[in-house]
Amino acid sequence: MAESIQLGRRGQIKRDLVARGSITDTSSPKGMVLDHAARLFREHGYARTTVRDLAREVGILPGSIFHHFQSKDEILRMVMRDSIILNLARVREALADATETRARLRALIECELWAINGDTGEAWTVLVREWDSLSKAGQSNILELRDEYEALWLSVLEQGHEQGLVPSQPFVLRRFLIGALSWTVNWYRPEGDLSLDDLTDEAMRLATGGKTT
Amino acid sequence: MAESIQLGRRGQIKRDLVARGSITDTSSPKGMVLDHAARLFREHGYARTTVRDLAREVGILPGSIFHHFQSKDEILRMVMRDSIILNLARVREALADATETRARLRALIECELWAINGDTGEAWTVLVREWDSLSKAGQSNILELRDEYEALWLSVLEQGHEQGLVPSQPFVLRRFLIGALSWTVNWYRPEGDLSLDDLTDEAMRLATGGKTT
Amino acid sequence: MAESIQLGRRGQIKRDLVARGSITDTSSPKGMVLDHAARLFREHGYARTTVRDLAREVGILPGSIFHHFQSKDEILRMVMRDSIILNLARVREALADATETRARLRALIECELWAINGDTGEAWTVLVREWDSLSKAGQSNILELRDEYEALWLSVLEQGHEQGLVPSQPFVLRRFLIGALSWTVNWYRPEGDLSLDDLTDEAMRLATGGKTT
Amino acid sequence: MAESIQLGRRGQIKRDLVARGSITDTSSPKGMVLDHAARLFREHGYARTTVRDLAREVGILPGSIFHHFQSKDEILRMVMRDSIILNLARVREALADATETRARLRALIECELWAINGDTGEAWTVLVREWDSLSKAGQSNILELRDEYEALWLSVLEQGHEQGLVPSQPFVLRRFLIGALSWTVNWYRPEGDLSLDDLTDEAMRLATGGKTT
DNA sequence: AATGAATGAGGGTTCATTCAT
DNA sequence: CATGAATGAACCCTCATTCAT
Repeated sequence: MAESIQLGRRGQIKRDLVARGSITDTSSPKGMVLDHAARLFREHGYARTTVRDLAREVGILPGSIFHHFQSKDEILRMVMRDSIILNLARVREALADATETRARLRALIECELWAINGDTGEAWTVLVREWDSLSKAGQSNILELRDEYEALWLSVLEQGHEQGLVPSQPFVLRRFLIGALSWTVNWYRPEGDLSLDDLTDEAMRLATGGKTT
Repeated sequence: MAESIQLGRRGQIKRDLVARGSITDTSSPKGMVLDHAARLFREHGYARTTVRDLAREVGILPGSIFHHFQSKDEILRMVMRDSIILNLARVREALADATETRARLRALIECELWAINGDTGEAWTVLVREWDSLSKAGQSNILELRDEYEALWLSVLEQGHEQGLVPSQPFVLRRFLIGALSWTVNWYRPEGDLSLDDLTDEAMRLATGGKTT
Repeated sequence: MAESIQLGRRGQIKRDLVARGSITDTSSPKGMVLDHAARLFREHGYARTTVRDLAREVGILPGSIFHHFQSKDEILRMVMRDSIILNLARVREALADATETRARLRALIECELWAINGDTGEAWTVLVREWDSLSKAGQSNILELRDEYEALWLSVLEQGHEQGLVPSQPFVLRRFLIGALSWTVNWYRPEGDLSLDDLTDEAMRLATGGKTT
Repeated sequence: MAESIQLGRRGQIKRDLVARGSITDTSSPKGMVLDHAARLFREHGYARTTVRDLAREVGILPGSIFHHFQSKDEILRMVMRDSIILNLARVREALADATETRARLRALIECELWAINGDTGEAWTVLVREWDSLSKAGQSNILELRDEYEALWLSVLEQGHEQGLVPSQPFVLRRFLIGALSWTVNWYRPEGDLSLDDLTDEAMRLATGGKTT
């Protein structure tokens, strides 16, 4: 399909986004901690993941964590921040290649599904599920980036609504989609029958009400 | 509307379900604990809610909690169990009144939205969000009830799919809906512009792809 | 000497001041902790005294300390508060018996020396030395009591200054005396040649410039 | 006044005492560390001052501190040692100019008050307050210098006692004075109404009992 | 049934110190 | 000499749970 964006390219972007000490820079100690933290937070939740667990996983001592981060909360914040920055970059690139509303919507869904179910350094789930675990100070820090990301979604959904592509109210639909897509982490397995591309098709059907044009 | 189910009746059902010591029996100490636990778990999460917090809320001492429950985990399990039993009863009654597939689907959505956003003793959110917090032993205990409930959903969705009412694959759609509906707890406010009935309409549109017949 | 106040009576007062859970109520767990804390803080300083040390001394586990106190800081605050309350009571009783300015001044000195060098539960030294260790919140809490106590001193010193008994300026003299008396904890040993009564005489000579009338 | 010693000269002495790496040699890294350490120890106490704090203040990294000092304890010891050496030198010079007992006593008091309340590199307060923080090994190291300094005091006080200038017992008086003078750091402010010279007068009155001859 | 003191394992975090670079 | 990552022991404190009363 012409409008489809190859999943491979989603992954490739990362290499251009390797900032020193970011979650994708697994050569630096900081990046290592973030990478493991994202996985542990996703698997066991923030509260049940101890700093000791995290240190053991990284292969350092608990105290050494605090050489790189001031607190456990800061780790959560940085996991979230890096996750959203990474996804924003992917979304922007994908939207740059897509002009039709339908293609733009698909790009957004695809990127979000990749961010949720991708194989490495993907911490979107943490961003969604552990929001309440983040301190008030940390939340305001991340909120700007979230707003930026949500604005992209809303503009595409509103365009789609006007064009008759999307039957639901954009505001409500986006919220339904946040829940529907983020929940996939709990049941979707990339190694199963359903490919990520198939899953994106299904989500498109949900958003468009089965419209093919 | 014939297919519509009065929200008032949703609430009324509860009185018939008051089992001694269940979450809806706020006259017994056990029920009080469960009722407050459900609220606290929903608001702050299971891990961040301490037995001390719970006891203070109920108005007893922490030690006394353990006269009624063997462990904090058991409280979570009972909150979940009561929640699902309560909702199962509601769903069964609602389905008994509805014969058309469309009405049956609406009943399911409405009950689940009520379970999530209802005003008292509604612990569905806990059931969904804190599943991983539950011990393995506790999970298997609840799983039978969940399977029973999910079977109801799947049978209605499959019927709808065959009749052309529901475009998506039932299996995937149900999972999308679990996420979409449970996420409403994070943004939907019953006191706002959107009534629970409106919200149900929107969710129906999502499930049926905007089909009116 | 008629004006002299028997040291024995200083000690006796305590029995009347045994408030539940205060530093002098060594039958209650709270009082036990305060009693040992006062000694440890005096001997090793607040910062170098660990909660573990304190618990071991009392004979309970570290965690149990926090069943009675919210924080280490609160322990310090209560040690200071009880110490000042105890000494205030002693001073008031002693002043009630003394009418002459000279006798009143001697009573103040004697009480403070006893508070500093007494045998049990005397935490005056902690109050003086660890003031900076106390949190800002804790300080304001104690300050009222300190002001009350210092007002007593100042009124007696001013009276003495007007009567020609005390050559120094009351304001400065009181500060010199705070330092001079509190420092005795570092060198004075009651079991040595100098009795507490003798020490009081010497301090009186310091304050009055050796005047005998 | 002939017996008076100009405060200006107190400060001037320092320049002659700048030994390489001593507390007064602020050009060397070692001296810088000692200078900042003295201030921090005085302001926040030894235990609450971290090596990190100290390094940040000096403008180097924590690890670099240990190129100049073997341990935090050694820093404390050197601060104390330099402080006492500096004051010993001042006292010796001042005593060389004073022959009368009264003038000699005033010189001792003035030097000690300057050491306590002076503006830079004055660590006398640390010497007095943090004695217990010093390791046993460190204490014995400093003790010789202290003894030397105390011997000067005692000889002057004994002379004064024999001559009727000082009413109190020299041994006890010196201890009262240590406390009274060192405590000034907690209340005396050079920028206030009371000059250091006035304060010295008041302390003289305390020591001599208000005798003018 | 309820109390409240105690438990003990474990929580996040600090900090003096070391050492390869 | 300086760096900065790492150490590891110890810190204060939390919390689910127990149990004599």
